[in-house]
Amino acid sequence: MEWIRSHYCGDLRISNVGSEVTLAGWCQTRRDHGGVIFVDLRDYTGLTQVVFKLEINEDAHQEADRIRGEFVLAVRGKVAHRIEGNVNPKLPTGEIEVLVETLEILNPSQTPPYVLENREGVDEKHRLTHRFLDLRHPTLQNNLMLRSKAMQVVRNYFTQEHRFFEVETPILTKSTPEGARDYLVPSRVSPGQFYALPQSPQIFKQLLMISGYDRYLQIARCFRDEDLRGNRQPEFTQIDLEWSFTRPEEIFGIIEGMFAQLFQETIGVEVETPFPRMTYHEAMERFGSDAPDLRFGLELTDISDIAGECELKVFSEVIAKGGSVKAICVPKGAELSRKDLDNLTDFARIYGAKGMAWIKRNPDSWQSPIAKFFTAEQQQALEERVGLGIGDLVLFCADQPKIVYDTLGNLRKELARRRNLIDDSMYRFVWITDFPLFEYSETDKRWAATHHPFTMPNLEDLEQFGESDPGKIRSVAYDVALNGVEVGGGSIRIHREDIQNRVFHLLKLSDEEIASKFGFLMNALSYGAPPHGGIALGFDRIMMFLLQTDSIRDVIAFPKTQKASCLMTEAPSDVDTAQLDELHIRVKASAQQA
RNA sequence: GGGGUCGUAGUUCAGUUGGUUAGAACGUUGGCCUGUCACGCCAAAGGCCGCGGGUUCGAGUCCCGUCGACCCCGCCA
Repeated sequence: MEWIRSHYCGDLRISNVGSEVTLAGWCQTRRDHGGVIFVDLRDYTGLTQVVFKLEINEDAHQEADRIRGEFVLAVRGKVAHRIEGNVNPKLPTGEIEVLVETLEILNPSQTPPYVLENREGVDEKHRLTHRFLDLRHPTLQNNLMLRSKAMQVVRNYFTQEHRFFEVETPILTKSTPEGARDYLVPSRVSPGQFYALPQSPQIFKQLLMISGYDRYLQIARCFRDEDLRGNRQPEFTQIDLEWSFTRPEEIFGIIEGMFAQLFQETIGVEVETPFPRMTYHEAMERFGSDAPDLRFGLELTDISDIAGECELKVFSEVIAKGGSVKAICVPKGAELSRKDLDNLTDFARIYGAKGMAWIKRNPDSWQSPIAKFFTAEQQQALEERVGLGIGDLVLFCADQPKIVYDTLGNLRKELARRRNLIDDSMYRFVWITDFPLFEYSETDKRWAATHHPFTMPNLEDLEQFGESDPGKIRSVAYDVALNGVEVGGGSIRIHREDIQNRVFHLLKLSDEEIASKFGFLMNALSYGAPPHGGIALGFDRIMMFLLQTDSIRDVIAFPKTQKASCLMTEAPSDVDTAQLDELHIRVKASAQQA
């Protein structure tokens, strides 16, 4: 049979009735009525019902008896109007069908391990093992096609409208200290030495600025060997950007334009620009998070001064130790049961809170285990501070600031979810600015870069606090958050060798380490580096928003499991001893599998 | 590294206080059926109860360990 395809399975309409067509695709279902057999033929564009009738072609009808689910078929026949009463209004092609004159079974198929249409109800490990089958499902096909479209919009926006160059940077590169754990690749020709896969193309894009490329774009694959989450994969994609001679305001404007265009052209959503701006300090104080969700209220209120004077020891002692006490007022929250409150307390404990005090404001009094520790004046002050009205509830967290922010920041989101305060149709972007340059790492007992070590410090802060109080130095770094999720982050970079040196020293890098790890960068900075800065946007997370899914695995063609393995290819896997020998590697006995 | 949910037919699940031959639905296979589109009717096949150990006269069920999937904490500049 000559089977050059004339149409896709989603193409045919009433206007095609009478024409001779050739379709190819997969058998979605077969309905055998003896003298007539119906097959729903599927490709990525849709379904067409094709009909095998004894009186039209006996051979085709007989051959159709062999067809099973997922067989690959080519059919030729005439498009016919379905008779009155047989129209299927659920299908775009439901008014027509193809009366098959010729059938060729191009390839049979094993019985699928599960009914492909039922993917939602099937354990994800089965779908990941047979990812090539799961990818046949319209949901995933739609997701990946929108991803393709989004990539095209992004590329077009930056290269055509804003004079960016797309440059590819190495995948085999150098391990650097700071940041996430690296994926390592052993070198065959340099025994005992390793490449690292890039956590981001950070240094390369800075070098491109130094080389005069002015504006750089890459839709870049990045690799981080850290534990996975619902929105984190070991390899992921960033929209990576860098500008020469720029300031944050210019970057913000161009990025806002990208989001507006992207949301418009993919899902038809109008994004309001410019995005609001908020300092890191304000975000933490008001929302307990550096990626606040602005779709609802429930803001945090500091009551440390009142708590410090009250008789409740868990409050006053925390204050005495330099901690803080903050509260969330939940309008109409007094309706929550004791069980609800216990439940929220358990939730708070996840983030390190030792407990959770609460007050219900009844019409005439406080209902609260802690009421008696507050004087009438303190009660009055507290009500005014948090805006406590009749029927409302206040929840408290008292601890070191980090735990208070973390607990109440997450509690705030949880309360909003439980009380249905979130409008799913809203897209609230926000820029967070003035991040601290350093964070103290309790595990490593030293200061570490909040963003990365090439971030430009606020120079006044650097002079004022410098070595004496590094935690107080702000940086020219910014994140962009959407509905409570960080979707991107960047900074103005250090373009002067002396400042870069000083920051490295604050990070307790020795001169030797600086020379061996970053010698090439320091050298490049000394050859006329322009002021520059940039940002990287999490493309997978943006796709999750466009597709309204909570799983990053829904926006990546071949994702890995939480243990970073691929159930389909069974990577990672053992390799031959010969391969290891070439790489000068011996696996420790303790790592050998039984 | 830690907390949680789960693991029984190909799939999704049920399985009583530990007790004879482990069930259902969907799917699959065979037969019938000329207008279905969740086709229908008849019949059948299909089980290492994740794996290993223990308790017990007896374990899908109880205990210990282990493996795997998912969610979360830590981690992720």
